[in-house]
Amino acid sequence: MTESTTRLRADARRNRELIIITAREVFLEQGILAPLEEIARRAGVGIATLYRRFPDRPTLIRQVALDNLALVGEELDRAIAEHPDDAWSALAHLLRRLVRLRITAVMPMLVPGLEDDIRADGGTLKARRNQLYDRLERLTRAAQQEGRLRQGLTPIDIWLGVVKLSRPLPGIGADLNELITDQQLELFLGSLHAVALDAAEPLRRRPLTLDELDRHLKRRE
Amino acid sequence: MTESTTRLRADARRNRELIIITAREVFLEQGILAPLEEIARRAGVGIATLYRRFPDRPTLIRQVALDNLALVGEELDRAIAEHPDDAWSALAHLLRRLVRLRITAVMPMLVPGLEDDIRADGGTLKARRNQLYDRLERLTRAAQQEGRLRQGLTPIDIWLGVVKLSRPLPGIGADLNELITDQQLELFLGSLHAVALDAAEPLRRRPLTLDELDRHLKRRE
DNA sequence: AACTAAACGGAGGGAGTTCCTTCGCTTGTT
DNA sequence: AACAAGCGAAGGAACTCCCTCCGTTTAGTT
Repeated sequence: MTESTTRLRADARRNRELIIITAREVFLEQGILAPLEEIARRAGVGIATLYRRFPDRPTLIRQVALDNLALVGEELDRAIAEHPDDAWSALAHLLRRLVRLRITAVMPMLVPGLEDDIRADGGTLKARRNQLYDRLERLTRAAQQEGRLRQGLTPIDIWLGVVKLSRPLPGIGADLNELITDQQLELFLGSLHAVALDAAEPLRRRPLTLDELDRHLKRRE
Repeated sequence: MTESTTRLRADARRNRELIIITAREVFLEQGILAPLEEIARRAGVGIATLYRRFPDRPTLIRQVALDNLALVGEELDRAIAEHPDDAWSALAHLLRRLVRLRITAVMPMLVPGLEDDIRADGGTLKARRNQLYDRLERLTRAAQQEGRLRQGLTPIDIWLGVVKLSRPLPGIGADLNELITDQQLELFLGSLHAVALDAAEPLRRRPLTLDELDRHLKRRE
C-alpha cells in the first residue's frame, strides 16, 4: 500500500498485511484500546514483529484506517462496475460486501484521538475520507433518482448502519454473530429501499451532516 | 424487587437500585466483564458497597438480567395500555422506549456463562425470558394481522435489532451516541413497517428460532 | 436528642495484564 | 554460501482490577 512496503522482504510484507487485517477485526470487536498482544497472537506473529512494523498504537490505528478506506474504495469500484446502470443494486451489493468483510470504514471518522494523527498526517486521512464520502454520496443520489432508495437518506445513515451491524455482540461465538449480522443486514436494506415506503412514510427529521459529526467529535476533547 | 430488598435500609436500597441501573449501562457498553470498580464509580458509591450488595459478579449480572426483564415487562404493559387497539403503534412505542432506556432485554438470552446461574436459579431467569418472549410474539402477530408489521418477522429480529441499536459506539460521547441511535432506530422502524414493503419485497429467508439461538449459545462451551 | 446497628467509602495488598525491549535464532535474497 | 533482514520468546516495569479490612457516617428507634 505505502511505498515503503515495496522495500520489505516478502515475509515481512505478508505479516504486515496479516497484522492490519487482524487489527481491523480486533478493533471492531474491542475498540482501539484492545491489547496489541492479542492482535499479534491472532495474526500468528510474535509481538516483536508487530512493534517492529508499527512502533506505537497510533501508527497501527492510522494504517488500519487508511487500509479500510482503500478497501472500501476498491469495493465501491467493483460494485459500480458490476452494476453500471443500477445504482441501487450497486449499493446493496456494496453493503453486503462491506459487512461480510467486516469493514469499519467509518472508524477513522468516528474515533477521537485519531484527530491528532490526522493532523500529523497533514490531513491525508481526512482528505481520503471526504473523497470517499463524495463518491458514496453520488451513488446514493443516483439510487434515489432511480426511485429505489428512500428519499432523505444520507451516506452517514448508511455508513453508521454498517458499523453498528458489523460490530459483533460480545460474548457470543463468531458463527452466531455472522448469522445475526446477515439477518439484520437484510432488514436494514429493507429500511433503505424505497419501493413504496417513500410515499407512505417519508423520513421526517433533520439529517446529520458530516460537518456536524466532526464537530461533535472535536468538542469531545 | 426481591423480598430481601424490603429489609434494607433506605440508603442501601437506593444504592442497590443505582448500582443495577449503572451496571446495565456499563455492561451494555463494555460487556459483562467490565470492571466492577467502574460501575461503582459511575454509580457514585464505594466499591465496598457494591461487594456488600452483590458478593460476586454472577450475582450482579443475574440481578441486572432479572431487572431488565421486569422493566421490559412493565414497558410492554404500558405500551399496550396506551394503544389498546393498535398493535403496531404499541410495538413502535415500546421500541422507542426500550432504546431510550438502554435496555438490553436480550442480554440474559445471549450471554453465556449466565447459563450456570440460570440453572442455579432453578430456571427462573429462563422461564421469565420465555414468558416475555411469548407476550412479545403475541404483540408481533397482532401487528402483522393488522397488516402494519412486515410478514416473516419474529421477536428475535426485533430484540436483536434493539440490542445492536442500543449498543453505543466506543470512543464517542454519550450525546452523539444518543443522536445516532435515535436516527438509526427510525430507520429500523421503517424496515419493520409493512405498508407496501410486504408485497414488494418479502423477507426471503429462514428465520432464526429461539431454540436455535439457545443451542448456539450452549454449544459454545 | 441520643443511641445503635446498619451502611458507607477509601486504602491497600496481591494477582493478573499489558506494554515494550532485548537477544539469540531463522529465513529470504543475491 | 553469505549476510542482512526478519522472526519469536522471554521477562521486567507499569498498570489495572479484585476484594477485604476498618474507621467513619447515617438511618431508624426509643
